[in-house]
Amino acid sequence: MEQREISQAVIGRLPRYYRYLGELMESGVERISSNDLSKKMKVTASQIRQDLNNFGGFGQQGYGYNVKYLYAEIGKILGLDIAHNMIIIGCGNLGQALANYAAFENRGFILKGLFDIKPELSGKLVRGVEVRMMDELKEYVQTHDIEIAALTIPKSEAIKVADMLVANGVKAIWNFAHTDLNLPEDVIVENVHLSESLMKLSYNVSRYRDEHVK
Amino acid sequence: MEQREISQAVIGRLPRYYRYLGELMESGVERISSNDLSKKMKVTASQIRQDLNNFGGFGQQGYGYNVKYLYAEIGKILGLDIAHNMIIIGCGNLGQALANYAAFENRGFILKGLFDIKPELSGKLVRGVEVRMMDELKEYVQTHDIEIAALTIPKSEAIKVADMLVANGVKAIWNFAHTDLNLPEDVIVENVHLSESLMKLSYNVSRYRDEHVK
DNA sequence: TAGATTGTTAATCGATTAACAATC
DNA sequence: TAGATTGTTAATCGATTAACAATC
Repeated sequence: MEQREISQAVIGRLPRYYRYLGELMESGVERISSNDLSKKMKVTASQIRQDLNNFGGFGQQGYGYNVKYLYAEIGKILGLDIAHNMIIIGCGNLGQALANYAAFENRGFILKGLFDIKPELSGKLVRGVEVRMMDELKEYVQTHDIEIAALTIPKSEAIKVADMLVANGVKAIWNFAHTDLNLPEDVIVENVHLSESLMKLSYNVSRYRDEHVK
Repeated sequence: MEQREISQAVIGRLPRYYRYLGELMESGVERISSNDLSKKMKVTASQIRQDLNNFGGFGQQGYGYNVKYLYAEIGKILGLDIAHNMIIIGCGNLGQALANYAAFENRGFILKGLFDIKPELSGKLVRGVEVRMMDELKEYVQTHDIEIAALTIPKSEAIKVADMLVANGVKAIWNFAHTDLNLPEDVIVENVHLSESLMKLSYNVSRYRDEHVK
């Protein structure tokens, strides 16, 4: 549409704004200026205003932003006001950790199914959802309008499972496997590469250590 | 030192280079040009060369890069060749998932301790490491030369635990709690905010859905 | 009305890409 | 030597910050 493309740098900051606004709301704060928020969040006020104005004018000159309103609006921008059917593939510790993440339902993510290969997990309930076996996955996805699949399985499995999911209608993959997925352009992939995160940390402590030894 | 500051954008790409080079090594590839690597990784050859040349010249004109050598060098840059003592605070599913991540030891991260508040977990072994109670944490950190602490505990606890850890010598926090930690400048914090990751995904699927409905 | 603070344009800064001379 | 490909400088692009007129 007319809406120009918004950079992923901006999108990446929205959840953090959302979190801070949620906390302000809980503390009963009614309004906040970009300047006050910038101090709390350690970003520039300019950036906050620029980011928000990608989506519309949510503030008022001389007043600032209404916390409750802005929180709700950012929620809408992020799509948290609509239901997203989700499944988790892989019920190891990581898969179960995601399943147990309570805030999911509040934010429109509806856990519809859990899948694993291990027969001993079959029928087990995690957060009220029964674990199914992988051979049921294809048919399940075809018939249950699943939008998002979280992949918490080894990389050796991840690529072919992702291909199958996408071929059967899944629109987005939350990928925890240590590999890249080469999927069609219109499929959304959000990678969480924990090992890469730890290596970044490792780089930074190691550099720091170097500097202080010398 | 003389070394100018390297941007976090560059650091953030190193682990991915490392991963691809590791895979090439496993497939027995001996050398690769920035151009061939760029095609595999879907980045520009220019970026690869620029990134690497922040740290030195690892290639050879007319030849390219020796895979094994470059892999090792990036490993050193990332600090994967030195031991990092690590503990995990919080032995829920997420903490246990991290503990079980096998590649840790290969890459210099040595899991020294696991901590939780739940008495029923006391003494439990996870990957051969015994779960200790939180009241032992402070003394343990003081006496075991712990460099990195992974925080997989609720945000209500995370802030004060992080402060305590840092006050007792921990240099880096791998933070999985849904909050920012305001720690001294010289402490390295690497955040993994899963809920924010999922919201980014949510934004992208929602936008896509919009575009295709209209 | 005066003061505050937004929305938005312009200036700056940094990161990415392109180009090419150096050299294996 | 000729061809290939790096290392590095220069050009471009995009993102961040600063500034300020508009307006509540």
